[in-house]
Amino acid sequence: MTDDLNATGALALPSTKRSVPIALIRAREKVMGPIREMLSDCGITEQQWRILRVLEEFGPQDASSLAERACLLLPSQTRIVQTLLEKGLVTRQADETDRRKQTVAITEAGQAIIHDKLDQAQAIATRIEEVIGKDRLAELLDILEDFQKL
Amino acid sequence: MTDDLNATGALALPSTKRSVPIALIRAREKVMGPIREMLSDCGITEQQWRILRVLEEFGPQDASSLAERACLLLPSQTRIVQTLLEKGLVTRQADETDRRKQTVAITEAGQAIIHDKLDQAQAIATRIEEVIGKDRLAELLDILEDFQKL
DNA sequence: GCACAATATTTGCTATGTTAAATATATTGA
DNA sequence: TCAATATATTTAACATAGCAAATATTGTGC
Repeated sequence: MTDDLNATGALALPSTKRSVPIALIRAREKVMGPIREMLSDCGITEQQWRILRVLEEFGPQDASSLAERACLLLPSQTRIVQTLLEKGLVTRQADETDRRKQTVAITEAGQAIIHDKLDQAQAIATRIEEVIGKDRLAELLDILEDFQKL
Repeated sequence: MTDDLNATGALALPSTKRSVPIALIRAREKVMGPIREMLSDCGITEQQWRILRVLEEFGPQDASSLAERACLLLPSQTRIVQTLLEKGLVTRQADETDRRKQTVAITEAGQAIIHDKLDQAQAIATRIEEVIGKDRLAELLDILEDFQKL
């Protein structure tokens, strides 16, 4: 008798209060608050920041790898990269070997933004670790990784 | 010496592989896959489904309560409710006491959709529980709740 | 009872999410 | 080699996210 039943005794879905998708959105919303605030004054969005971060960490790479790492769908990324190009924060050029591929790279201006925000970003990460706890945070990331098995 | 350092010895951000925001998106993406598939054949979106679920669970309510529970921003919700109105899945009327408030309620057609999908939705929830584990899932929800303290 | 601040919701605008279709280049096999 | 297929990316179209401003209604103090 562990099934969830509603008032009429019919099988019922878990309460939205304990819904996994909603819980994930809610948590994300809270996490992103300070990050958006940090980024607002340099005029780049959360997704643009992710792209710059990934390019800085893994170096120049093709669009598919970038999208996978930055967790973006390719159509979204295409547009985001276009605006980053206009801002002069990344470059893009066709791969010499396989001209279907587009290699994206961060520019010095792009790196400058990351470095400017380094302290603030670090402070946000530290704050999360303080509130959630280092161990529980590690555990969270482990559990979240398991969702890839779905 | 627990600080993250990069190759040059400078203070560095955590790898995007262990980034909390990205991990949350990635997990959510996986969870939503089957749910979107379930909803695609009845032509309603994930957000529309959330609104119907909350209305079914908590009954008629004003826009602010609904947005809080369905985890939507009011401007987004306004538009989603409009399309739900057009589909005849919800009703909306001004509160008698306070005419600034709009009371939203689910219709029988809206309830029918939920009931039609009940088994599938239950199966998805069960699958998640199997893959993640009941205890770890409960723990995940507890940790995610703590993010509200941020 | 009225100007004024506060609350609830909606609108407008730009950016992204999501799916399907289009485009361009590579690869394969007859 | 060439047509058929597969792969990489972009476009197109519609829905939602997020922020700021506008609207409508209510509450408050004078």
